[in-house]
Amino acid sequence: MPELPEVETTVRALNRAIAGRRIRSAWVGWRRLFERSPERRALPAALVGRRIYRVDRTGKFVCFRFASGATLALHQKMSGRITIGAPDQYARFTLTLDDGRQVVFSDKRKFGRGYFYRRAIGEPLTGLGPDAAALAADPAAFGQRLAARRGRIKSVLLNQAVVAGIGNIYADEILWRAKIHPVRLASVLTTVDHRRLAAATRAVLGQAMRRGGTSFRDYLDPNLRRGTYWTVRAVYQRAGEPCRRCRTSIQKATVGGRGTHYCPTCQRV
DNA sequence: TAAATCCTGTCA
DNA sequence: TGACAGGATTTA
Repeated sequence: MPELPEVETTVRALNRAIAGRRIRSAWVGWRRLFERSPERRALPAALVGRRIYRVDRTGKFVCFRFASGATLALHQKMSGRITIGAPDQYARFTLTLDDGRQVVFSDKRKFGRGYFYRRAIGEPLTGLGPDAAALAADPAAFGQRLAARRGRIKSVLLNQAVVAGIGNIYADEILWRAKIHPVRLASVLTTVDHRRLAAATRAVLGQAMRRGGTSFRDYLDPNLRRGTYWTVRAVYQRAGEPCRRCRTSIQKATVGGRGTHYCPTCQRV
């Protein structure tokens, strides 16, 4: 569900709300949440008593940082939600803090996963490429990473090992803004395309972060607030509606197994 | 590189 | 009832 702007919104709010708090107790309501985690047999007890000194983000992972390099990383996948307040019917994991508040990981579809690292970070976090927001500041470096990949540009943008943070909504939005067709091969993009793609990535992710992300289904921030990028989106879930540049009807197709929205006039293969 | 898989809910 | 959903890995 959440992509970079939603996860960034989430960690900023969490950090403001709970940095410095100590974990009084922890509850795992669905064992498979941590099935691929190091130290899974020690959980959730290994979390109790630790002080959260910071909450930040690696790609789409929400990371709670503790002393001595310990980290709890949560990935919300499609329907995960991290809130501060009372558990709902989809609560899979909770942290009760020393001030009595609860951090609740809810996940309707049970795709979400958690990882606890006692010291150094390992997989899957170490397999991520550079963060999209940072990489887009350097169009040449961005272009170089994309050019090294076979496959369609949309699929390459979604590959977290290439660049971390972009998901299905923002891939479509970025490609529309850059005027690049989603099925174009990443390897044939020109220097001009790379510049456009980098600029589009900065613009789209920046605007989405300022708007607190996109809420069209499940996403809410930790304080249960919705993101408003939805109202300014150009293509995602706008099939049949007019392109904001040329009024051509937005098309929907499947690319790499994902619903893909684009303008057939503005975006050429 | 496509399809199946992990899950559950919602909407047409 | 079937299609589809802000993800990502595994299998063919």
